[in-house]
Parts: sequence; C-alpha cells; structure tokens
Amino acid sequence: MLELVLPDFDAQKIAQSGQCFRMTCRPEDTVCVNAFGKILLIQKKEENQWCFSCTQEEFDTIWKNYFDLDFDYSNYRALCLPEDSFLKESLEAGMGIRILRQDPWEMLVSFIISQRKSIPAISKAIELLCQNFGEPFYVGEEVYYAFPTPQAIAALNEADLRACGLGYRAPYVLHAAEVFMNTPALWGNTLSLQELRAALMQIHGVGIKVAECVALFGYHRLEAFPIDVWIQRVMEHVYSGAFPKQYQSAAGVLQQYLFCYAREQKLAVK
DNA sequence: TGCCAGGCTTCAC
DNA sequence: GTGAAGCATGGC
Repeated sequence: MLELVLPDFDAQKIAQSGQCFRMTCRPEDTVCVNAFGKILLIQKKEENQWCFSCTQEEFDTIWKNYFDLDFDYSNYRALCLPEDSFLKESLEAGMGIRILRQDPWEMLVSFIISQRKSIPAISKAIELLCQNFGEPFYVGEEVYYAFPTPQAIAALNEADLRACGLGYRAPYVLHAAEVFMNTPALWGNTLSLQELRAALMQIHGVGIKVAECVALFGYHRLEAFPIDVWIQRVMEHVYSGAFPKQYQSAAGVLQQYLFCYAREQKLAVK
C-alpha cells in the first residue's frame, strides 16, 4: 500500500473519461486498473489523497509513467485563451484528468471496436474479448484477464470475435492483428505523426478518427485531435468549425477535457 | 420502441 | 472530390 498526495490527479474522472476501457469504478471510492497484466487498485482517501495497491518501486517504474505524472498539467491549462469560457469550464470540470500512456495494440483494437458504440458497450465488448482470449492471471483468489496479444487475435476467426459483440468490426480486428504483427514501426514510437497516421490507416476499419485516438492514447501524440460526434458539436457550437491554432501543440489533451464536458453538458446538435 | 453511440467503407454522382 | 446509405449491437 502506498499513500500519495497528488493535487492534479483524479482516478475516478480518468476511469470515466472515455480514453480507457479497463479502468473501472468500484464501491468505496475505489478504481481498478487492469494493464500490463497487472491489477492496480486506487482508493480515494481525502481530497487529493490516494491510496495505491502497489509498492513505491512499482509505482515509480510502471504507474507514474502510465498516469503521465511526470508532467505538470497546469502547463496545458495555461494555454486556455482568456475569452474561451467553454474550455475554461471544461478544464475546471475535468481537473485531474490526465492522458494515460496506454498500450498501442490495446488502443488500436479498443478504438476499432469503439466505432458507433457507446462507452459502456465498448467496455463490455472489450471485457468479453479479454475473458475469452486473454491470458488469465490471479490476484489472490480472484482471476483477471490480460488484453489478448496480436498473435492470439490472429489465430481467431470472425465468429469468435462476433461472439464478443464486435459485429461488423470483427474482420477489422483480424486485419489489425495481421498488420500490427507485420509492421515493426508500430511496436516502437519513432514515426512522425503523419507516418503513424498512414501506418494505422492501412488497417481496414481505421479511419482518421480512430487513427487519432490511437496516436493520442497509445503513442502519446498530444497534437493528435480525434473528432467524434461530441467534439464535432463543440467545434460547431464554440469554435465555428476551427480549433484555435494556439492550442495545436496540446490539441489532444484539451480535446479530452472538451469531450468529457460536452458529454456532461449533453451538448445538443446544432 | 426508437434513437444514438469516441465511424468506416462503398458507391453514386 | 463530395455526399449518402448501410452496417451489428447494446444502452438509455
């Protein structure tokens, strides 16, 4: 057990932010993270005070980076233009949300599945995928499942994946496994954003929006800017179709706060 | 029950 | 190049 004071971190908001699907809220202000074949429990104690179910060493070598805690997010908030009240409100409402450094392969599959699905439906499909085809591991008596490897997915057929609720996305995920295994450039993080987009979009079922999500959440390319239905509404309501160029370097980070706030406000179609 | 969801592909035009 | 139809399924 490790207790830390983190003034710019909120596990519960991150879990519900739509960037991760294997981080779930549990009773007693606890969040369960399933990543890297490990389970991390995070419990909220006091304001800004969090209890982590890991050692200091594990926190320093794995989770600190995962939650992007080496970067000061006040730098992103400082980008907000004085007249931009919608972003200001979004940043205040989403205080504590961070852009996680998640596994690229997991993000690729997750966001292929995400198309035309609600966040609860995405989480459910991914959970089934893991239960059916991921490697089981135990924490005490309890069994958990790792995210299936590209090799494990490549060995499946369409019907296996449709059984997890993937619908028409099943062949997309099969193709993603094949391309990922045969594209070493996607295993590391050395491509330019433009090259990364192109490499991802050769996969059937990966268009510009999914590619931007994978770039942002899997490769930590903070200038990537996914435009889904919610961000589209924000663009129309608030920015007259053009996101300010002053935000470009951290567009993906700001986008995440706008996405959450737009959903919270149930921003209507214009 | 009907509508919508962190969209993409295909096919007219 | 642009626009519209079709797609599987679950949550609300």
